[in-house]
Amino acid sequence: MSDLLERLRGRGWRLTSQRRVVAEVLDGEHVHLTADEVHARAAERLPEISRATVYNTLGELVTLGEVIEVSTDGRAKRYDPNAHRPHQHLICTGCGAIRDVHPLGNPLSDLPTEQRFGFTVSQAEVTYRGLCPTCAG
Amino acid sequence: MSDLLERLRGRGWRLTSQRRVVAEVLDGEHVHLTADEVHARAAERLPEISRATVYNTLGELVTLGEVIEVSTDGRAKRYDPNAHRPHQHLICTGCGAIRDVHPLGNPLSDLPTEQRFGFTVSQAEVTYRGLCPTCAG
DNA sequence: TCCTACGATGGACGGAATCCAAGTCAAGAA
DNA sequence: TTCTTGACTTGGATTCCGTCCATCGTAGGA
Repeated sequence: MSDLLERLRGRGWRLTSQRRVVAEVLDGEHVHLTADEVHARAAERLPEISRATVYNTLGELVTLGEVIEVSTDGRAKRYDPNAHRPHQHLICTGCGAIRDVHPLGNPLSDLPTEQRFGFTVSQAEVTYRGLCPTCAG
Repeated sequence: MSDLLERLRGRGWRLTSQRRVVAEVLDGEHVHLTADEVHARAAERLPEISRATVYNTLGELVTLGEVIEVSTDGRAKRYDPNAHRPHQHLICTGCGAIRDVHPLGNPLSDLPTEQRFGFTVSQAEVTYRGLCPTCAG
C-alpha cells in the first residue's frame, strides 16, 4: 500500500491532506478498522477532519478497489486495506477479533452451475467463526 | 418448522399470541424477511403488535437456533427460518434478492489447521454475490 | 498569482435496532 | 374458578451507523 498515493494521483485524485491522512491510517494498520476508528486515528494527526470526509474517502477507496469493505455482523462496517491479496476472514465470536485467512481452493468453484439459478456469480465471501485461543480459555 | 411452537413450549416459553404470530409468519414464508417485513405481516393478523416485540422474538428464535440471522450488507438483517438444513446464500448485487444454495463439499474443511491460528473454528458462512437473470438483463 | 472546480465541513437527517418504565397477561397455585 | 406473579408487551425515546446538503476552502492548472 506504500505507493497507494501515487496510484491515486495517477487516477486524477486531488491529493488533499485529509485523503493523505486516511490513506496513511489504513496503511499503518494491518487490522480491520471501522469508519469511526479510522476517523479517530486520522483526527490524531489532523484534528479537524470530519466524519463525512472519512466516509467519502473510504467509499472512494472501496470503489477504486484499494480497500475492501467487510460487514461481518449487523454493526459498523470494517475496512480492510489488504485488497490486493484475495483472502477470507476468521472472526472470534467471543471478542470480535478478525484475522485474514487463506483457505484451500477457490470457493467460487464449489458452487455448481445448477446451483447458480441463472445468476452471473462474481464473488464468494467466506466468514469462518469460532473462539480464539484467549476466549476459548 | 411446523412443530416449532411445541419445541418452544418445551423449552419453557410462555406462549403468547404475539410469539405465535411471529412464528407463523416465518413458518409460512420461505423467503428471507427483514424485521420490519415480519412486523408488517404479523400486524395483518395482530394489528397492535409492536416492533420491539418482533425484535425480541426474532432475537430469541435466533438464540434458540430456530432461525438464522443473515446480515448481507449494511442494510437490515434478514431472518431465515430454514435453520435446520445447512445452506449458504446467493445474493443479487443489483436488487438484493437472496437464494438458498448448496455448494459442494464442506467449507469448513477448506481451512487447514495452520490457517486456524489456534481458533476453535465452528462455522463457515459463504456468501456468493452476482447478478440475477433479471438484473443482468 | 489567480481561478475554479473539486473536495471538506458539520449539522441535519434517515433507517435500523435497542432500551426502558409502565402496563398486561399466561399459566401455575389454591 | 379466581388469584397471583413474574415474564412478556408496549411505544416512545434513544443510540448507532451512515448519508445528504448547502456552504466554505483549497489543490493545482493557467
